[in-house]
Amino acid sequence: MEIATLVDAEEPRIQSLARADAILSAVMNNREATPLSKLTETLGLNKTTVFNLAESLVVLGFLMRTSNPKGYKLGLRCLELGRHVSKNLPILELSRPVLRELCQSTGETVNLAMPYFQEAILVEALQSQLGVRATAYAGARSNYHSSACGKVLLAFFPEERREWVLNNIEFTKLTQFTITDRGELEQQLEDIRVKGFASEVQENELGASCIAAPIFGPFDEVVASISVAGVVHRMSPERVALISSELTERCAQLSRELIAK
Amino acid sequence: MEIATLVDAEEPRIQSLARADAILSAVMNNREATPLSKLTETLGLNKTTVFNLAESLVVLGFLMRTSNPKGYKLGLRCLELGRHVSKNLPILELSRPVLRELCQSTGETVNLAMPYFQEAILVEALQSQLGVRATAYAGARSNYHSSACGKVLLAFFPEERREWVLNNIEFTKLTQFTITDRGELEQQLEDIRVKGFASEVQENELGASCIAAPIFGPFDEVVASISVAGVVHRMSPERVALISSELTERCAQLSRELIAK
DNA sequence: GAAAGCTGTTCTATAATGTAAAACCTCAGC
DNA sequence: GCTGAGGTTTTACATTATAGAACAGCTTTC
Repeated sequence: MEIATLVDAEEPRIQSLARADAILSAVMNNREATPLSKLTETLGLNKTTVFNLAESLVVLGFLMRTSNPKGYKLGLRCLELGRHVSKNLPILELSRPVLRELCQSTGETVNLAMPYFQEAILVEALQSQLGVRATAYAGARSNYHSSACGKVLLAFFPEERREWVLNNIEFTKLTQFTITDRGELEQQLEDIRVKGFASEVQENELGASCIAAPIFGPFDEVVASISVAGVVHRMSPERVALISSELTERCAQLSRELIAK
Repeated sequence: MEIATLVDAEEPRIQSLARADAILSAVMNNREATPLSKLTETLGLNKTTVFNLAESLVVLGFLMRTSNPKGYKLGLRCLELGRHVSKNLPILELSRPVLRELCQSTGETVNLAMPYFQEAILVEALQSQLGVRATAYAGARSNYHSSACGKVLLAFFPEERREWVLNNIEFTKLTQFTITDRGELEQQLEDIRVKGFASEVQENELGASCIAAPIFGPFDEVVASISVAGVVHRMSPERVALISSELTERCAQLSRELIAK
């Protein structure tokens, strides 16, 4: 997977912000600390330009400088802002207890996803082994065409938005089961709208199977989806039926609470 | 508390980034969605300028637009970046299990703090009631002069940095017990260096008492501190002695692991 | 052990970018 | 249907970000 070059709807009006954001992405996509040279290379900009931007980001706390492998890392300001978001998202706050219960009752991994440009983002991810705990997936992005939580969101988007996503989707083949045909996907979306939930078997990751249901906001728009993911052989049709009914139930309840709020 | 006007060491080289950051701070400091008018007011800039910056931040995902009370909120990009930081901070990853154990063994609130400009930031915060769970404090900032975790960090900073912080400290009086005199604070810091840990009784919050120990990095610099905070009447001298010895022990062990890594 | 090369940093001139004023639009309140 | 407050677009200008060149510090190479 390459550096995420988001083909955004609009270009940001302020160039420097777009560039600063690109720097943050580049730093994020590097496991090791990112040296200036690598940054200039990936951004394709002048050394000085990148240097000025990066140093500003350091002063503001979005980046930190590391000395051992000399370079930049994400800074604590990102943490501060991120924590603030997770504390102030009503959906997250509301659904957290539900996620925990689902995680305990099913014993599987439970995710909360929200729409985010041309992907979904896993806003929260809980795993049940050794008590309920957060997994590495939290904060990660998830495809609209291959993941159950992505597909539900897409299915219930208003026409226009769905069209836009479908037009821009890349249909990356993650496993041999990944849907790579737009027609097939659209058919599935129709099916999802009828059933009220989405499922997926090894389309996103080999060995994993996933069920997801939508959560609606005050204007009847999908605002999030919850998914339960498990090892494929544990997901018998009966169990899928069981989980999906609990899941849709819970999500419907959350939708009601969201609207009330 | 006013909008955090960080008196930074250096000004960022890129004006728009500083301004964008100020917008994020302003949005963060508002409980409700922040309308453009309020942003222009707090930043003291032209409407258009703020508008262009804010809209760029929306396109990039740092802000979201809300419709009901019309305005801006922090966006999911912050979450994405924040999650990435918490996954890739070696100290955090290393100390997470220790924090959990401390939380269970003491039954009190446990925090991990890191230096962050002229304050410390609570990178992780666990609370023990009803099982170990994250508290609202995570991501919050903590004063160098009033909190135990802040004071340990300050005490073990290299001379120069400590001087700098002390010169810029504001000595906000949070309770009647808060230290507001530089000389007194410096004396305490000396004491902390001798004992190897810091404690604080109702200096930061009425009714709360706190003990904190430092964690050192590969170059013998303080990189973080762990604190145990509890209701003041539960913190007898004997218990403080007990907790502080466990705490310093654990922190020393973490320092060793950090150096080895 | 000197020279070459690589990365990061400072300086400076230029023009492109971000800026703010004014005009314009949209909607709520009266 | 008018008035006014917020929000948005347009436009002209000058400040600001930009990139080139020159410099510094460090490692590599012969």
